[in-house]
Amino acid sequence: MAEIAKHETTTFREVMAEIVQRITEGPWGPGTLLPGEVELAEEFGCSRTTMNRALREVSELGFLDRKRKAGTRVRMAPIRQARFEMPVVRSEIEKTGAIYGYQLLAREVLVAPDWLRGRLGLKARARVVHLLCLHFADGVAFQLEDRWINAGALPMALEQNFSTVGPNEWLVATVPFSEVEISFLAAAADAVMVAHLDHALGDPVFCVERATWWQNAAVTLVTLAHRRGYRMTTRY
Amino acid sequence: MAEIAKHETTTFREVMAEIVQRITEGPWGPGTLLPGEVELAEEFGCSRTTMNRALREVSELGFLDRKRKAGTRVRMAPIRQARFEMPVVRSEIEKTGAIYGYQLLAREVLVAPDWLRGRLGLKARARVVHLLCLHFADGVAFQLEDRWINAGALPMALEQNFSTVGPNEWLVATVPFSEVEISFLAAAADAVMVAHLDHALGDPVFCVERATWWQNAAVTLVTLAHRRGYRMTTRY
DNA sequence: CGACTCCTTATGTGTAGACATAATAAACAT
DNA sequence: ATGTTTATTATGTCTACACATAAGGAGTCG
Repeated sequence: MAEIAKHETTTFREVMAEIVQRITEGPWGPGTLLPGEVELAEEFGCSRTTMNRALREVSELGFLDRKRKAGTRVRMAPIRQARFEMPVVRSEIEKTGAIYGYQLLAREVLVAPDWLRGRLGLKARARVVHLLCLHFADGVAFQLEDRWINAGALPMALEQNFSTVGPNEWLVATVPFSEVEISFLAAAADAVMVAHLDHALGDPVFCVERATWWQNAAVTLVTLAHRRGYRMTTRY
Repeated sequence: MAEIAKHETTTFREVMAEIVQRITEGPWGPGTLLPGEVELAEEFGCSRTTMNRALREVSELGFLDRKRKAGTRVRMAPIRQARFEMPVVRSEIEKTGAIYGYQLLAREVLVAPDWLRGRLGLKARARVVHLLCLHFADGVAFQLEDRWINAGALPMALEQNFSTVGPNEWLVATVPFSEVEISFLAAAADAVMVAHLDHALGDPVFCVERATWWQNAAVTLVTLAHRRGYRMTTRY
């Protein structure tokens, strides 16, 4: 036989759903001041604790603006937020069912060029490891990784040859990080990208740039250039 | 006189900070299985409720993987997540201290072209409003907005002329949404972009594309092309 | 050996109650 | 009128406790 009622208590998820619905389709238009938590809890038949959690999470979704004493108000324009989870490339590729491949194209140790020193805040004559790697999905070039590692902060990097394990995977397993800066940008394909990805010179390339610090010392800067037509998409 | 101790109870934020520290700099390396909530709560001198919240939030930061019965484990590679908050353009521009400007370039009502029908799931001969607008920061073109509005779902759009208020602001104030898809991509500058933004033909342009549905009906599709050199950046 | 059941366990979530804190509003003093 | 204190109030968070639920693991049966 079919059972419907799984429980009698009102869960915070149900409350959330109802609140979101009232905001997006119902009586709580932009700017509305909601009743207090106590009153709402009473109406929904749940405890204030539960109502508090529901409101907090809806607020984190970007719909509500909450202030002590002032109360809970529906945002005039909901904050559109795009949240991208960026696992290591290997996982990203394997998740699509494709076979992951990796190739080290170049490796050199040198004194950090000026632009890099400025970008990461390195001191003069800082030594860095520069790597160029390619990640494949089912044998097709998927992502070109241009990475700089601060050898001063991470001397171990000098001993790694990165011929079989990508620097990304090595880094996440080796060093923690305390601060990260991620940028998305459109760049023009340069000679290196043309050589390894399916691009013509000057083609628009979707790039992700990520800089990482640990305890105020720069660890690494990486630019990930993607294959032709790549989009970063999120849906909710 | 200076007071230090504000409270005696351990707050979930303090617990969070300590947990993150133990993960990033301390004994809890990648893969570590943490003690259970009860045990941790005892160690930290807080209730399990508080410990639960702390662990839940650290988990949302991408450091922990929690499963019933299996326990809480430190992720092998912390999930790098980029979270972008995208307010309406006006706010984005005004937040930088610049003066916002708006101009409607073109407005037409037509039957949805095939690619759009496919993209949004419109039915045959659906009528749409097509708009082309420009957003300025201190008089300089900042963003080119290419928007399509499904007139079937939103007949009011036919009456709006959008000469002074941008469709974005009008939409967020008028219709709710239930589903959103956001993509970031790199496109080649076309003639329209060249005419209005500081681009040469074929230049890489950073674009944001956003499609919105409400109750399973497509509402709008917009492509936002940004000025030369634009980057979307987040830091944490 | 494999498939099934049942028990155990760690997290997930709900409740009631209390105190903390921020921010507004009212009362007060200058 | 203006600046300052004080009260009020809605949200923020902690506690102790209880039950729900998912999933690993042991035991059982063919």
